[in-house]
Amino acid sequence: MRQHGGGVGAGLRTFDGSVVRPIPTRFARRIAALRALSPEERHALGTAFAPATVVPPGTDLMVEGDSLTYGYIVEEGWACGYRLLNDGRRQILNFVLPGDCIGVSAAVIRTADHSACTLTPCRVIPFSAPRLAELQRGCPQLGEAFAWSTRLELAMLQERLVNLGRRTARERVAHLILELLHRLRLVGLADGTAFELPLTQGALGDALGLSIVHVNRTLRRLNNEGVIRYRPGVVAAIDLPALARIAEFDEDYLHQAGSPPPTNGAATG
Amino acid sequence: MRQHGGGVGAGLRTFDGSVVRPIPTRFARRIAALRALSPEERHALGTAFAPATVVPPGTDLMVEGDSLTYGYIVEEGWACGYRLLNDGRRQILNFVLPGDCIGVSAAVIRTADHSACTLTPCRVIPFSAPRLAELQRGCPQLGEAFAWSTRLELAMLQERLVNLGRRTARERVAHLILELLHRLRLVGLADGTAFELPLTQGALGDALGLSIVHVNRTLRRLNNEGVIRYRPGVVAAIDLPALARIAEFDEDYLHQAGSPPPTNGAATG
DNA sequence: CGGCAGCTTGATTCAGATCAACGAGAGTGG
DNA sequence: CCACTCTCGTTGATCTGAATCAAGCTGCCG
Repeated sequence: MRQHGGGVGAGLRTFDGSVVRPIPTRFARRIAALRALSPEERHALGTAFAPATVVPPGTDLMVEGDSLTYGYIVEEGWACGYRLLNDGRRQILNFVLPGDCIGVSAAVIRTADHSACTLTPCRVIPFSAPRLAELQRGCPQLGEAFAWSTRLELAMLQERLVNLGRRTARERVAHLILELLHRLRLVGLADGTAFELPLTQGALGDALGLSIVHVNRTLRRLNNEGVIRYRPGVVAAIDLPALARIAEFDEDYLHQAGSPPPTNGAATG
Repeated sequence: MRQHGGGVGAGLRTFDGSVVRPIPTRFARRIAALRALSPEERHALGTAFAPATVVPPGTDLMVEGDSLTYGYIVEEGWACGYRLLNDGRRQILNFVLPGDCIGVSAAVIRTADHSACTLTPCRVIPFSAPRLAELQRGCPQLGEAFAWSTRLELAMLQERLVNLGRRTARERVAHLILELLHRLRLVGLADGTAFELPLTQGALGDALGLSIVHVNRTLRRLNNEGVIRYRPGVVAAIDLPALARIAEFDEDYLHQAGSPPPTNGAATG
């Protein structure tokens, strides 16, 4: 881990494979929502995790090119995946919200194809990538759950590609706000239409392919139009239908494109 | 299937599950390169395919929102995945080259989250999505191969996101040319630095998030600079190092980020 | 032959970048 | 306690990469 800003480096403990830990809650809920796991499977899954740690903002959890031996579940806080160009231009690829993972791909590929860093203080749970890969091999349910979640990631990336390729700044901003609102709702971090947005305008710009200045003006404009209420740190989607219209937002892609695939059971607590 | 341009609609035959067909060659080679399959697995895989068909350019093989019951392997010709906005703006998400698939996600999700259409006449091999999903369940090797190829797709999408978000027109065009060159090489459709590019400038624009006019001018500029030689239908990467420098192109992401994951064997013919 | 799709080029416009400056708050050190 | 610095947000002025508008060209197909 490497830190960008100031802050104390919180050294992560390594795994102790012999210890079985309970499956992290948010993450468990997500997996369970996809596939019912047997008690043995849950137990096996538990062996892949290390104890949770808190890391300060601006910490790189994964660096492009590094070999991938472990990943993280983010239980609390925001992080993001990004790529850097030689001259410093940055593209944020995805925002990692509580319950999301960093480095799941480690189960499949050997080297990180992008970096990831925390944007706020984060409580993360490191997991062993080889262990997880092994588990997937032994437990088809788990493998399917991961295939599913990878597919979801793909759907989000596609949506973002459309955003950057063919939408105006105003549309992009509206779309991002709706994406975040819906994703936060799914994990119970937004109830109404307002939510905490712990992102600098610089980060927003790097996600949306816009300059800081233009992000600022676009937010202001949406503010003035009365469709959102933005203050640094907080947004509210005042006029949800208007926002959805502007962004042509269809939340289906976040709900995993229809019903879950055929399986044997429902979610477990 | 729905066609955009003129042309004769080639009705696809439906599957006859009882017939075992040989695994399509390009596709087989790709899968084999990832995982060694046993004879039984190859046999099982063969039952998922329908006979090859040729479809004219401009044919929709998949439409956003449609339920996904089958997908296609493209054995010959170019196709693309795309999304359309209400006002007609189009974003091409990916180019589908010989050996690539359309609708693999059908094994995981129920409804297409994007459309796909042929750009040239294509020889395609329809496959049954449920059948393939079933096979994956029974054959972990196959499941892993697909997980792997999904990951590859994800890596390409990420690269494109960086392209659209943070690169200039010139850089984008250079990058696309290199991506296509390398991908075509991998399937033996480009040897030196030149290759057939059966894409209209409109299609290029829709992939790169640029207008037709600007694509034209950018190609011309790269031409004049002597880094490429472009004629409608054909490109040559004259100055490969210069192109790579312009695009900050790193071919690793296409070679599947390092060595293949641990497995039991090498490729089979 | 006409019509169409794609390519090309010039002229003009505009969305968004860049440059520049300032203010507010947070942390740091004396 | 204050001065200093840093990051972030905000706003104005200016510039520019790329879009749009417009027109003519080519080759192909019916």
